[in-house]
Amino acid sequence: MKAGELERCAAREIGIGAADADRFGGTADARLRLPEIGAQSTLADVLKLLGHAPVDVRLPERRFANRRVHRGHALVHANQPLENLYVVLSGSFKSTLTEAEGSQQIVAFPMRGDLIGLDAIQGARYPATITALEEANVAAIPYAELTSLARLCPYLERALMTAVSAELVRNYQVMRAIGVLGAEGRVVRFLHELGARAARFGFSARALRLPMTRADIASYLGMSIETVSRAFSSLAAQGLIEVRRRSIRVLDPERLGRAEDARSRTAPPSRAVALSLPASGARRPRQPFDRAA
Amino acid sequence: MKAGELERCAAREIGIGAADADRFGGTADARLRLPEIGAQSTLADVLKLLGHAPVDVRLPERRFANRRVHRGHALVHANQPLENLYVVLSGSFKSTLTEAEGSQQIVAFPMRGDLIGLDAIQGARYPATITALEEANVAAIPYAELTSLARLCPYLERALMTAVSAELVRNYQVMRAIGVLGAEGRVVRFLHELGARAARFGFSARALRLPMTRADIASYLGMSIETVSRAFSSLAAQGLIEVRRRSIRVLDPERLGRAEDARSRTAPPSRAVALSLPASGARRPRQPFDRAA
DNA sequence: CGCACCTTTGAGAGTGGTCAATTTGTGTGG
DNA sequence: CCACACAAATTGACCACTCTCAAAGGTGCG
Repeated sequence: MKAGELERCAAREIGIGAADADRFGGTADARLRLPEIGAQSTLADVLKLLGHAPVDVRLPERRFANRRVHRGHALVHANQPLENLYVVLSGSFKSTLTEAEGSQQIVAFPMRGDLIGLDAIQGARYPATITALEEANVAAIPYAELTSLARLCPYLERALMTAVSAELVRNYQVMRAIGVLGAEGRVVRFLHELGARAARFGFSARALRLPMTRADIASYLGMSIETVSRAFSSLAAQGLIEVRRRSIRVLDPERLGRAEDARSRTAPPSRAVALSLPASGARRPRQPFDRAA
Repeated sequence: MKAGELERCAAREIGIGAADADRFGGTADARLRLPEIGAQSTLADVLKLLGHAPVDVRLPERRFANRRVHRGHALVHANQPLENLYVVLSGSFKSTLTEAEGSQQIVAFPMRGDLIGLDAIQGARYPATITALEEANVAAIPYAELTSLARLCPYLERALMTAVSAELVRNYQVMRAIGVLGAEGRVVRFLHELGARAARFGFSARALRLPMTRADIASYLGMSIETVSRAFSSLAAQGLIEVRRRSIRVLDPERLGRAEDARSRTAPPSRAVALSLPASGARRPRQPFDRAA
């Protein structure tokens, strides 16, 4: 592949339907085809985006205002009072946590189908600044109406809880990544996460477009820009991926997945031994076996 | 203070009201005094624990079964289907995430007033194993009845959302800690977290009892046991804390707080410069200033 | 077309991990 | 009741991964 080709291709991939079918997976089935982005979104649109099957039942005809956010602009600022929850219709964001002393950390990359603002419910203020990484569109759900909406439409309530729950689990994964994995492992896991999210909307998990800079990735994964770059280079040298700036092509998903836990901080001597043991805490005779009931 | 005294004192601190007033803060006011632990908990008990003011309005007379969990026993196992959410009445737990390859990571320490099982809603299975670190009691809220309960009592719904939101924010803090802070900073932040949680129920944030082992802390903070121990020793040598096995006494909260960001991985040359700048992303002429509206 | 920013790559230094030994406290059994 | 055994915790020495510093391509936008 010639230099720049993959790059240009990915850059084209801002629109939804214009993707090269070969590269970005087959076109999504009807369930995944999302509505046009206009001035408003219906309740059905929102539910569809959140991943809850657009049941055929009659939904209340509530409409939500859409809002466009330009690259580099903030959707919400940290410490700003909670007004709306937002559902990402298109584009992607970064969620930056800024500590009093100035240290910053990116804690999430909200993308299409993600809910923004759940972390603001406690405290009634957005804890993080949410900035658009590219042109993006969101639907605004007024928080004040949330409870009445949930009462009106049980699906919405369920969708909300599921979204938070999913976010919790995703954060666990990140914590694990940063906690126990080495540099390459973290990057691999990051790619895996991106792939999974792309696949959710019918895109290929093997041709990834990174809307964020290396600095953003570094912050998210708790490492330095240089180390992120080196990890990419190393994985590419192993023939696992192909890196073209903001576009990653996964060449060998199989081996890539195994590469994730390969290097835990400093290479573990032989994982086999550890695996043969009852995995910590279960082999103490003093404490009876765990039993749930 | 003689050796062992602080230790014994803390060990005594399993019961709720028996705390030495001088050491563990004044007795809590009525709002924080929690009900006895019997066979069942009322809705009011649960709401109180979750931190929502026990409004005087008449609450539905729903009662929840309590369950006792012995030290080392699991409340729920990973991958087990979601049945109940649990509110911790007393004691503390560790939430362990186990990956397919055997690597483990502790992602949370549910304690009194915390909600367990929110992460299981998505997927309908508990993603982590929850083990009691000491004798503990929980109230079980059947998940199947959750929506009907929420409809019955709006306060519960609000409490649930707040609880998840708080957990999200707490996880952000942990991610930041593991991501940008050095070993000592992580431990300091951990102590700060424990202190804040103790203070929530009227206990002193300066005399901390650690229900978890060093290994648990290490896993939670993404470091090795030895480094945790070294961090404690170092902080003690600086006169910031006093360490007596599972009991920590904070001697200088002021300086301790400042010690948190002191060492970011490798000491930052001079944070002042970074602070004077508009904090990343705002100083590129190409992109207009962020404005929320 | 040139200035920024992003990205990559190299060299040296430091934090923190691994291995290992010692101390201390807890629980069990003599 | 005391001794033994085991787990938890502490401390030291060595080394590797990753951070910092530094500089050179590469892109895209003004």
